[in-house]
Amino acid sequence: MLDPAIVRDHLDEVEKGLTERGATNLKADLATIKELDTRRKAIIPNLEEARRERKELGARVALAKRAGESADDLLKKGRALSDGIHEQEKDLAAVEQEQQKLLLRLPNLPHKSVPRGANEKANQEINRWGEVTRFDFTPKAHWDLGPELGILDFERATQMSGARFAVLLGVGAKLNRAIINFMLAVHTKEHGYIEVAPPFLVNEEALIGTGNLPRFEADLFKMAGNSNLYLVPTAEVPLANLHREEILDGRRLPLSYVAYTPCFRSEAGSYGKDVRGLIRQHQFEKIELFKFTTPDQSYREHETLTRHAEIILEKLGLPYRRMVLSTGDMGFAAAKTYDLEVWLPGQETYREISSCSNTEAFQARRAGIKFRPGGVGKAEFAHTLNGSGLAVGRTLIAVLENGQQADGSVVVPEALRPFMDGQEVIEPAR
RNA sequence: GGAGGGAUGGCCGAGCGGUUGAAGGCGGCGGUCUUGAAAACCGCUGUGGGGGAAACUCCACCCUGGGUUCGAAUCCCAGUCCCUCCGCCA
Repeated sequence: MLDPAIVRDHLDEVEKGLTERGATNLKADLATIKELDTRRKAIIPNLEEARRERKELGARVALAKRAGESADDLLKKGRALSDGIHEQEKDLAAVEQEQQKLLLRLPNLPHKSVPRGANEKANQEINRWGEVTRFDFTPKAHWDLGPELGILDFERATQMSGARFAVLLGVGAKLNRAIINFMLAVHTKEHGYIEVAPPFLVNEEALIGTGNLPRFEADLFKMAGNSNLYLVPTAEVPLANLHREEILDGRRLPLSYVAYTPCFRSEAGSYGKDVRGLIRQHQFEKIELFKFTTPDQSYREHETLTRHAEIILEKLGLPYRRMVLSTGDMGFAAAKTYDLEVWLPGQETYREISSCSNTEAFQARRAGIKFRPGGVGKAEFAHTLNGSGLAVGRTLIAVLENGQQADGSVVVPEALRPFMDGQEVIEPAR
């Protein structure tokens, strides 16, 4: 959520920033937010004065009663005061609620270093790592390779769950687990993250905190019945809410967390995009990195966190490039986002495998996450960062496609072998 | 699922409907004492918002939301969460 004071005092800049990221029909909403702020500011002094009077009057009533005197006209005056107070409280609540409603639907402002542009075409490549994998045979896509190896099955998943689900079998399931364990090991032991095993169901408030609600309900799976629980679309949600409504000790920041969770997305690819294979599923798994930090170090931490995700790709020997997303391609909560794209030989293209964002105080303001600099003094909103480190299914795809050999077997990256009981090659099922 | 009990400041814990933003204790911070520390003693010590250069001052907040009342931490209603017992259960 944006600071209402920024909207009030820098309306034009806010409008410009939000327009650059593709928001439309802003003018009216922004003007309303500002107007509501003015109304709020007009109500508050009157309300507080009335409350002060009532308090004083109450003390006089108490004195009169103690002295055994009649307080009838005091009571009458008090009744009138209270009526006015109730009315003003109602007005104020309505104004604040309306303002909140509008503010919750506005995306974050882009950081000044973010390239301006309408869509993904304006994204810029920052750097590349590794040589694009070349073969002296025609490499297969994982949707052929996996089933041929007998480790990946789409048809059986369709039987029980429908489109956009997959089953991993045998060595495939084991490889999946190895990838998870490898990533968690690197992030906890080498990068200093605290491992978290969070709930996979979260309530509405948690999703408002991260920015998934109220605008993106259609992307989520909601539980049936009268519960207000949703399946997590990413571990970012439970991790961000780990310190909801808390004031953190500034001396202990940054706090770095890593979680492995399944992720559930309802509208994943309703555009007929990536209908084949494991790329876009209703259910997938992800290792998520999350940091709570201070404003002055959040961009440094953004680089660090992105680097931590890159290191996973490098250890696996997977060629990738880092992109900085343009204003038009960023997610709702992000002020700046790096995408890591891994090379997929079967598709002759780089595909997103990680997305690392600084949301600045956007989520912190929604979720009430503050910190006290130096452990004392006035609390201010923290900055939160999130990034995939990495998406498990896409990593599995990348390992299969990049490690494939002419006979259909796949070489297991060295870094994964300790997690695969030493297995070096995945052989086709016979 | 059934039956009870509870929710107060960083923590524990009091609180006849009327100077109670809230006793007391612990913890924390500062000081006295000490070569240093401990102990003892003294003082300070919640959050958010408004006004003020500042001293300071005003308002709100005792789980949440409603209600009663001139006035609610205290009374009423609803909800959430926690605890105990019973049942069920990986």
